[in-house]
Amino acid sequence: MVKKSRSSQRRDEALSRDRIIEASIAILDSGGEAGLTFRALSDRLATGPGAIYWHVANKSDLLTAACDAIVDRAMAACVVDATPEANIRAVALAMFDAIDAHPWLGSPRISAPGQLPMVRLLERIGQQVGALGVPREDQWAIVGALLHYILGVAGQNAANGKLAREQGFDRSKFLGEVSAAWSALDPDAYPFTRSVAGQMRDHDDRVDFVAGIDLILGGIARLQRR
Amino acid sequence: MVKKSRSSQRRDEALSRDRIIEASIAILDSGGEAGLTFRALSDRLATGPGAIYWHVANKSDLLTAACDAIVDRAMAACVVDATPEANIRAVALAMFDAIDAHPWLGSPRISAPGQLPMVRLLERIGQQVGALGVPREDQWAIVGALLHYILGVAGQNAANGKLAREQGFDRSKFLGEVSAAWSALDPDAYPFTRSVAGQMRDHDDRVDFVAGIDLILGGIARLQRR
DNA sequence: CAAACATATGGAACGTCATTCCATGACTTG
DNA sequence: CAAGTCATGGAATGACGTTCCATATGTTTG
Repeated sequence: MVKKSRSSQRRDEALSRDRIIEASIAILDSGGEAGLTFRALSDRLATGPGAIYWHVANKSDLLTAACDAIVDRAMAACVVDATPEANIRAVALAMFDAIDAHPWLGSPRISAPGQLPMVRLLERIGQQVGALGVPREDQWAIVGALLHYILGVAGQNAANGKLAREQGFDRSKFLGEVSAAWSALDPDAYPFTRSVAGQMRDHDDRVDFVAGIDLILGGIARLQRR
Repeated sequence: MVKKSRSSQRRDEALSRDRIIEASIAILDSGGEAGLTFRALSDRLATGPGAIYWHVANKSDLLTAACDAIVDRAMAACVVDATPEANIRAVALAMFDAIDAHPWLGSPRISAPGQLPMVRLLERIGQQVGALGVPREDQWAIVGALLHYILGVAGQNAANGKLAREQGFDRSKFLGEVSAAWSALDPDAYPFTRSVAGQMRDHDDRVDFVAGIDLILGGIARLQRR
């Protein structure tokens, strides 16, 4: 009991960028993007806001770092030793599962170009598209399409999660609400939306996600046959 | 000069939801999402924050309404009287151009499910996919893929615009910076990213966007041939 | 071993934001 | 013209990101 006569300084377990990012991820998972505040972070880490700023430039930096930590793990955990098509599917699904587990990934942060999270994904997909035998000049557009699609799903998931949280609904109740609202639309102006209202309630996000990836892969295969 | 002895009440040009939304769009266009504050809006409309809340529920409502106004105009301006494929391309391009003109559209607001902006787009694309002769049970997944892709591009554009604004760069200087950063990456870890650094600088967003749409359309055509 | 310096820490303070509250005034209805 | 509703806008509130600073610990130097 000789330590800490005053209050602060050289804590039992030192503050570090990694510990701050871990704590941020935990807060983001439980409270969404809105839940992550420097005050909540201070409390959880038993320190003051000032101390956090020693390790992290600002909130934007913190969010990007949290996204990057998740993307990095997802990419590391996903083995790619099959056909290029299967590998692309595996990488995309790894991202989908990461997004599903951490909906806040869909925040604009992950899309920040030139930043680590995006680049990790770009590289991983780019390598597989290269392995597919796509001509060099077509690779950019194809990788871009895959990337945009994946990030679009991420954004959608984030929006869903945010709205559901705001309204205090769980996922199934939320989907039910949307489905009901769609069913009540004007039949003349919104025939299609009404016709898919049921599928909105019952669909499986993950299955639909792979279907989209396969659609793009099919488009690539079609290009190559010419 | 008989009017307005005091200060307020029944302004020359009455406040209205539409006028508020128009002003919001103007502010968003010039200052991005961060620029839209109730203070800025009050100033522009020569009123106080309280008056705005009489017409608008909160900021989220305001952003959704602004997105919806743009999406509505874009959908209305886009004629669809050609083949379904051409129509899908036209709708997608109309959205691309709207996003390009108003990068803040990429904000999570537009993705809010069940809300008007999304539904308008869903309906428009869904009708064309139906006209394409896609079996009813496949329509949902295909429309979802197109939607996710388009919204992914929107999010990317928003992220680009935001980052460029934060750093005070214009678009070309910004792309140059990213391209340079990518060229400086470790050749062993990031071969693909390095190889496309040049294309990153010189590419045409709009051309790449249609290429992605065509890829998905190709995937659909491939499905149907079976 | 003692200064001197860089490294961390955390509480207090600042300015800005979305939002709420309320006193007030102007139209509308009877 | 009185009563009631619709609008208005300024002031107050509380939370947030961020900055500042007094302070304490390690580490290097003489």
